Amino acid sequence: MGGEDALLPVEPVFLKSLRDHVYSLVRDAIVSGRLKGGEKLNERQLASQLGISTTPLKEALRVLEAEGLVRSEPRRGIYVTFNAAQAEEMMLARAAIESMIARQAAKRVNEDQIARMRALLVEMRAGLETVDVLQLIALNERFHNVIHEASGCDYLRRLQSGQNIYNHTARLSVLSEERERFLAVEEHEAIASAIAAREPDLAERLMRDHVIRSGEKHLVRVSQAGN
Amino acid sequence: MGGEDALLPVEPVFLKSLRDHVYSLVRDAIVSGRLKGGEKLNERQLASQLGISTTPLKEALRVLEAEGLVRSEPRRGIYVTFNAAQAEEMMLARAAIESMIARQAAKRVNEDQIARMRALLVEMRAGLETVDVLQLIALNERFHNVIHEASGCDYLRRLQSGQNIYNHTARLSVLSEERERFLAVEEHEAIASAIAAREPDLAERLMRDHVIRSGEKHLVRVSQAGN
DNA sequence: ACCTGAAATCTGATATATCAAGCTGGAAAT
DNA sequence: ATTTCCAGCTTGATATATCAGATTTCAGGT
Repeated sequence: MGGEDALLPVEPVFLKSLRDHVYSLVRDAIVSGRLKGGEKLNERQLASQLGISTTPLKEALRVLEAEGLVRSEPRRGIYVTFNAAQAEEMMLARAAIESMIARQAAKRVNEDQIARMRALLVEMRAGLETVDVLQLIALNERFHNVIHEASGCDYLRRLQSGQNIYNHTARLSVLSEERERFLAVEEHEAIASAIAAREPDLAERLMRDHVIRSGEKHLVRVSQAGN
Repeated sequence: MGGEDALLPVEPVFLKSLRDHVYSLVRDAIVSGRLKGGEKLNERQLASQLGISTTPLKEALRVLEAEGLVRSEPRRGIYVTFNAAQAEEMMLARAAIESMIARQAAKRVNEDQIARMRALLVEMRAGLETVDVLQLIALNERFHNVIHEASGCDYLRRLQSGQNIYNHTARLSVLSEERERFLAVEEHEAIASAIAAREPDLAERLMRDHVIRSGEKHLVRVSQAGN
């Protein structure tokens, strides 16, 4: 590739384009705190460290700027703009969007989707006892996916996914608490009931409260970890 | 600049970077309907039409992709993904985020900000009678800005601004209706009262309903215009 | 006519070169 | 010693060249 040695954690696997690879890499470095807020990024240096040219890096940085994780001052430089306050706001954004999705889902859900939500809730209840956290995470995701599908809101879904800042490890850490697992299932059951009853206002409120409550849990976790 | 003639509507003014200029240009072309949904974009052709190289264009397209206005299929091409359904979802996104901002504002607003909201409302009432639509638009923006400031949510504010698809002309068109002007002021007064009373739930609901109602108005306008 | 596949071509992805704005350090003036 | 200012350097912005995947075209076979 370039003239320099690639310093990537792993050799740049060509699973996807370089720019997407780099985007994920830098984004994760920012939200996980390895790149601190306020830090300046040098395009050439970073590119050569990654063993790539500046072109795909610039594109990745543009996307991160659009997401509000870095800020570019023309002819000056690129600075990481991410801190605890923004992490909290991203959680609030997720709550706002996810609850709007739940609202739409309550208007448009069909019987098949209701059945699938209920089936997933039964599995979650079972998962509570076997304490299979990995399975619970997967079930949670599938549950939210059914709601997303019911809402028919592709754009909101996409916008929502951009507000995620917690990786698998963080999720695992939070759901390792007995009480959190229990609460999550309870809240999911209430949300499913509201959607099944076609009550948009209730579904929206329950979803918002759920995302904010569990989000706060994540926030204190990572601030405690301090990485 | 490039070897070709610049085909930009106006010669590329260097008010800001080319990529920002091009970004605005292409974004406006998409949301205004000059670039139809599904249409394929050829990077080189578009770049030469604009009289620029592909580098800043690629960056602009990356941002548009992050916003969900175009979709890039690796090694295949870039396609415009925007239609009436997405326009409606962007309006819903704006409602979701703006109402979350109003919620936060109701928690954090101070007396000075309340006073400024009320002063603006008085001006709006006056503007109703003089039918100065331009001034009303400006006042509306300032009113929302006070709420944004009261919320203290910079990230949400930024995210919100990304959901705007209506230009000045569209706003002017909607507020040219007598009834719409009246409704808007009424709703703004209710929202201000809820925030001043520190009632987050009420403020959120009123703001959501306001954005959705006036948003639907915009949507039918542009679909009627069909440009 | 229809299928097959390899060459030609198109085009996005990546790399490299060039341009110009902003920073820095030190020399010169006060 | 302090300030000013210009030269050189740094670095983001832009342009251009190269690479490689995907599509198209068309010759050759059935």
